[in-house]
Amino acid sequence: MADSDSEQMVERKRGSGVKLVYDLLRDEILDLKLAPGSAIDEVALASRFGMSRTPIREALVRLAGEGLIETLPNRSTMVSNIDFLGMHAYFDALVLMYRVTTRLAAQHRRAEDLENIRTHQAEFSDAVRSQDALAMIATNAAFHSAIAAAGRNAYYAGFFDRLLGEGRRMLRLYYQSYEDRLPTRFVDEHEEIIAAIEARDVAAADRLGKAHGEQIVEQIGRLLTRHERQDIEL
Amino acid sequence: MADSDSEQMVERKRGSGVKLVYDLLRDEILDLKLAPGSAIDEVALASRFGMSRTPIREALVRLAGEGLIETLPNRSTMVSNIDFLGMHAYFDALVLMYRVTTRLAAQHRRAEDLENIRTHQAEFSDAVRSQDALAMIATNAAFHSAIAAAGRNAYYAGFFDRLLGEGRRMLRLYYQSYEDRLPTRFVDEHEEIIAAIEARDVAAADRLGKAHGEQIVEQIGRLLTRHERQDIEL
DNA sequence: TGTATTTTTTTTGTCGACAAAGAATGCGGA
DNA sequence: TCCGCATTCTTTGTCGACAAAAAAAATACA
Repeated sequence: MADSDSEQMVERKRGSGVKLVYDLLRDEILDLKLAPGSAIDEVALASRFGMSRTPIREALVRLAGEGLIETLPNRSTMVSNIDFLGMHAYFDALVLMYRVTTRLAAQHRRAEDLENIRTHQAEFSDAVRSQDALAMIATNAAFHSAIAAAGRNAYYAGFFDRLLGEGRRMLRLYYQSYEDRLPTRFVDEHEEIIAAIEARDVAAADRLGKAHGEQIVEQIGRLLTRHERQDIEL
Repeated sequence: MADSDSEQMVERKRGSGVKLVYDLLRDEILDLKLAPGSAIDEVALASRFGMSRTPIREALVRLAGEGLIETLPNRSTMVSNIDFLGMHAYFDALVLMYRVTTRLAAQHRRAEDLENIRTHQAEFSDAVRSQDALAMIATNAAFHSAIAAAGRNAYYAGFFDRLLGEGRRMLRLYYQSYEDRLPTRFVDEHEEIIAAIEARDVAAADRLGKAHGEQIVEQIGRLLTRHERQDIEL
């Protein structure tokens, strides 16, 4: 297995390299395939992707802009650590965004939005049924992202996406330690949310979004306190 | 004035170039010195700053990450247009963030935060007195950013900073057409907000933050509708 | 004159190379 | 053996150059 870790050296289209590296690295970071705190080697990546350091660097700058990696001047760049101390702030923002986006979706949704949302819900449901933790996390994020899109506020949607992305790492941590079992309760809650959005019931959407968010926070919070009593590194 | 537009060619420290270009370009964009929609020439910037295209490019990638410039693949990069159609969404998010950050500041502020906030308020007051529109906009943003920092939620603070940055361009547009006169009312409202934060009066902070935001929105909204009747390009 | 096609020009994306800044290593003296 | 200093090594930041893409200009043709 001399070069099992190197990507295929196909001819890429000019300009596609950065996106390729960016997408893959982002996924690997969010799925915890790259451990928080681990170093990132530019030249290794360059040879792995069969390109020069320049496009690699560009992708890294983008990731740094999103806070997924950290760059020490003149010295190593590494995968950002998960900020356990700031977790409370994170969940605070996440719950608020759950509320706001669900509420706005109930106000502004169009027919095609519902279709889109239902598609994602079906994928989420499948992931739950097949006990695929990574898929659950990703499809859940996509489901809520679709709701945010239906709310027609690009600022909220962008912020929410960022939060959901950051959350993927924490959720991964969570499901790892719970043998990847997840309450089907989330599926039901999603259905209720969809119903409220379809009925354009803003108050119900607001309430359900809030409850849904707090429910998740509570679950993770339980894990968190246990971890904190043990050996979480920050 | 052969090279009046080129920067001094002093020896920079290794690694400082990107930040230099990034900061300056960002300011020029937000202060509307670079018109929305205008093209950005990498080689021109390179010669202007006396460096190669590589660090320029890195700065541009960062700006693109913040949405301040847009990059067409293989073709020109330009200063982002102000999204007048999405203005409603923008103000919606802005008001919410005014509320949330002020509210959190009332909850979590420490003694040193108040000092910091008061310093910014003094600078804002000075700017209003001397009718310096650019300074007003910048110091106002800094004031609210300081409040957000006192709220101890990095997610809200980051999002809010981004909104305030984007808003600088709209405000600049606004004050340009109003001969740079600004109601001293804002100064008073700021004082009320500070008092509420100092008293840890969460309810009052929430209410004042909301009112402050809506007040600004209303003022700009008046301008906007007038513009829309005229010749705003989007 | 107007339109389609080729040629030139401009600008971007990528590369390999090199020098600066740390980090790691080796050496000498106590 | 342990510490301070010099040297080597590794990794980053920057550069100049070149090729691909698209736009602009020029040409051919009706």
